Amino acid sequence: MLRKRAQPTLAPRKLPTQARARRTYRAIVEAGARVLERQGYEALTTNHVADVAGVGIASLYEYFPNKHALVAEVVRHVLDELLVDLGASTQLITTSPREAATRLWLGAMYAAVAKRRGVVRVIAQEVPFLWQIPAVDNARTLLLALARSTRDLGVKTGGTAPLSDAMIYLLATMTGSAVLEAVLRPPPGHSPDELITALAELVDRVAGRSPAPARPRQRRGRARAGA
Amino acid sequence: MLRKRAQPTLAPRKLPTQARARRTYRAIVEAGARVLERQGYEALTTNHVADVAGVGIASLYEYFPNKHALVAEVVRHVLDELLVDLGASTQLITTSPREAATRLWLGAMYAAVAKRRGVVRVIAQEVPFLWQIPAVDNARTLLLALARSTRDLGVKTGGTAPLSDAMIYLLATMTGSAVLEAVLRPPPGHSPDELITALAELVDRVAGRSPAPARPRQRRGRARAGA
DNA sequence: CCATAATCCGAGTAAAAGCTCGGTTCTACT
DNA sequence: AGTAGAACCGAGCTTTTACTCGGATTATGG
Repeated sequence: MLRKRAQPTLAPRKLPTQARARRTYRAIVEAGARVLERQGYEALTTNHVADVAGVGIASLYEYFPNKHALVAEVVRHVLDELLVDLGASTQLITTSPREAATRLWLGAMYAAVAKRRGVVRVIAQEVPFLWQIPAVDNARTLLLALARSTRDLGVKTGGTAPLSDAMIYLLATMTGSAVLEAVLRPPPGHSPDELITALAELVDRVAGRSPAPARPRQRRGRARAGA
Repeated sequence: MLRKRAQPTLAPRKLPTQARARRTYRAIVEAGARVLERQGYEALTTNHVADVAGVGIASLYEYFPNKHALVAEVVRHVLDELLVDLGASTQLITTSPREAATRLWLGAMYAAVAKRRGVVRVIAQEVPFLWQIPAVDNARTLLLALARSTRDLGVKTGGTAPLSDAMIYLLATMTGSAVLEAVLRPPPGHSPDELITALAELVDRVAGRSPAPARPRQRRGRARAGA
């Protein structure tokens, strides 16, 4: 009782070097993800994960000093794959016409999250110490930086009005949570596609890139200069 | 292990009728909130809560059939108080000038959440079965309905362009999460006040109520007619 | 004031969870 | 082939946790 707030170390105990060991390591992390996805965080016990991975419990503790470290690694792994998907999309998007960029980007985010619905849901909603996992913070920072750079790029090349930093911050975090929301708790009566499209329009409107509200015709209203 | 996904009942076992019993009940719920706030969800054990409440463990089980029901009740209680605060603000806001309404409302949300920072953080981030608690869903529905009614009111009386339902949904959930974010993980370099102001501007921009972007001078731009 | 019901209680139980111990098996390298 | 060390293993220990039992204490209302 009275368990301290400070978590024990979240870093792996040691990294596998031999091929067999690497397979074991992967098996454990993937088993962790599967357990999260299929039974939720409360069912994620170290014994159970080792069982699902098909390795002995002691092998698990060979690599992870404690349960938290294991979970942190699972989260890192999932997030990593997700960001890789997103990275691939940036390529595609930077080479597409300006008016479509927002919509494409948000669509890519949606797709990346939706592809992993199950794990992502449990991770986002049930992992108690999620925000103490470095990988989570890294991902946030990365996405925010991306938003800023997009803004700056837009200002340089397109003549759109520069958004304040606070506004960029809001847009970045809000779109993130909106996409998550759309995937995890899709509102009845709205298709995902409709939501993402509306979200893109919302973003463009804030950025001053769209014409009068509620008028789906004619893209590319003139950008107005700021201060 | 292999714990089932279905949660045991979340409803209280019975409600107290005598005065002494009501005091006990309250003490338990409040102790639950305090433990959540000060030690986090993982430290919330039934024995510990009973201890903090100053009642016997068996008394706790007199009213709550299991731990989950207790947590659900704590969440309901906190949410209730929060919504009461918000309800009080609606009064104040509907009687204030149009241009200030958005800002005032968001400020009220921020204040209500910030006042309970500690518990809210743990509830939002650590309670594993948060979304299975009816009170949580009720609160969501309520806020969404409020957003819709505000929209409709605005359309009738103000001549602002009607926002699509999808857009309203997005605005409601996004502002909610943005406020939460601002309270729980305030970004370095931005004051809460700055963030809320920016958020209000963002909302007004989406609703088509604001002047040119990035021009902090001159309040009170004329509302432009939509389609 | 007495009987009945409501409320309170804490030691104790059974189950489960995290993690270690002591040792066997496999791999790499000379 | 032989050896050092890396990897693997599962029975079992220790601790903790949710929850019950049987009975004591307090309120109600006739």
